[in-house]
Amino acid sequence: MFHVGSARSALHNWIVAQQSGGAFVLRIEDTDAARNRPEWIEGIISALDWIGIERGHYEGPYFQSSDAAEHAAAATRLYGEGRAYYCDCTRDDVIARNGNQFAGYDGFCRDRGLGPGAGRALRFRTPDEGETVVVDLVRGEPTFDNKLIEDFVIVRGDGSPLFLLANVVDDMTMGITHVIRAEEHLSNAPKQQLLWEALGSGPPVWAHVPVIVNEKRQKLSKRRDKVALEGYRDEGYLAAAMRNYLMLLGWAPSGDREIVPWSVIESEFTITDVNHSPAFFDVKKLRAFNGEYIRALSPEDFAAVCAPWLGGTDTIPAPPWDPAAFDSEAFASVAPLAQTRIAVLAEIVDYVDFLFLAEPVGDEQSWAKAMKEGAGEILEAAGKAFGELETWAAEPLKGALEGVGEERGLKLGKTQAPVRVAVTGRTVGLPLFESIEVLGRERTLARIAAARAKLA
RNA sequence: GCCCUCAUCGUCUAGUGGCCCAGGACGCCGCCCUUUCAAGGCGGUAGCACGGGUUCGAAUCCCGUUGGGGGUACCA
Repeated sequence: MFHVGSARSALHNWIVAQQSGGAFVLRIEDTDAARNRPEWIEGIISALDWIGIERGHYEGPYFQSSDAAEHAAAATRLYGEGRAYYCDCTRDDVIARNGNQFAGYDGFCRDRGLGPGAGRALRFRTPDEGETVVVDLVRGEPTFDNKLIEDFVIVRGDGSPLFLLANVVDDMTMGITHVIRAEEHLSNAPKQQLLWEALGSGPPVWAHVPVIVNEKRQKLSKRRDKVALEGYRDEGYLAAAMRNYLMLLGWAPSGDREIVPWSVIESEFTITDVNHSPAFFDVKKLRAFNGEYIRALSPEDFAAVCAPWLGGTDTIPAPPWDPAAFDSEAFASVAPLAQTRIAVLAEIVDYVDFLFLAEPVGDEQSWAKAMKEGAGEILEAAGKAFGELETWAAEPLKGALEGVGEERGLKLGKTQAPVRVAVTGRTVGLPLFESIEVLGRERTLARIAAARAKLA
């Protein structure tokens, strides 16, 4: 899946590519064909589409690392030049030699002169001295003692290449200049840099961005945390809000501002300014951002953006009402009232369902809360007052209910409660009189009558 | 264990030696507005991990401690 962490580095890559006039490629490193799942790749692509990285930047199509010939050629070359050697040790062998502890490969086969053969892995011979300095745009110059870098495997016993090798070979054949990825790869960098050098090329520009963590400050994991971008999309987070929020993890635009147009981010973002420490993915703040983005929408755009939740899609559940009962005009007249009240689009359903459901949702708690003593009498009076109205509109409706209250010395806050629950089924919702206006005389009066009957 | 790395309000951050008894945002709390709930307005809460240096002066530089994260696979 396309994790929020990698979504952020995709964004970073994209921006840096644009700033340096280069291309951005979506690459899926999957050297093991058996694990290759098309739907996984589709998920990544749809997430990138959603988040707004233009299709043209990764079409081509996406590059999947399956170019076994190139990988094998590189491995053969390394072996031929004595930069790699074959090894038939199992992990258990190494552990046994090391006093029942694994502390990296011990170099047992380094000079045994083993040739290729079934079950023999190819190991890269790392330098015995000196150090490898990874020049990194965000982290400075992490330095690794070559003695401590074990002779790592680059080709499995069955002849398939490992990520470390495949990744470097693919980078080289594609002319990759910048490797911007999550910090979890930092310890791979010296190994890969050694490979770049052994294969006769200078290393790329590295940039290891800190990981994103959960509330326990652990790296986001698929099993534990909600991490797939599509999940957020289906809840009704706006791509622009998500993009904006993701970019604020580890970085901030100039001035005391956070919600900024993408153009500002594109021009101000500097990879070298990215923070060095892991950032917590705070859904509460994301929600707040999303609410702001929603409120900034024009009425037309807001209605358009709500559509999937009003009708359902492959991944978004259908609303509880009969599709035939949906009335887009009624929705449009009430939508602006809902716009300031929702933080994620999925919440739109509960605000407008009373308009399309045959009868209001039966929410027991709301009923119990509003239908206290006196409620029946208020409903009766309200039904009567509403029924006598000549023009069915919010203002007169409000006046009518105020009249009901005055007779009993009750404020609107009190009298509206039972009416609201009778009509919408809920104790909270859109402004009552506007809602009633749109619902219409007939249905409103019927619902009030039904509530009275239930009360009696 | 070993290697790498990080450290400003609860959270995301601004801050690159004096402009900082530390600014913004989210959250939380209070008030105003108000037909519910929001939105909006106003105000408040809370932080430079600790200990040593360097300096006239340190959140900013150095060392150490503590704490966190990542890695340590014939995974990617």
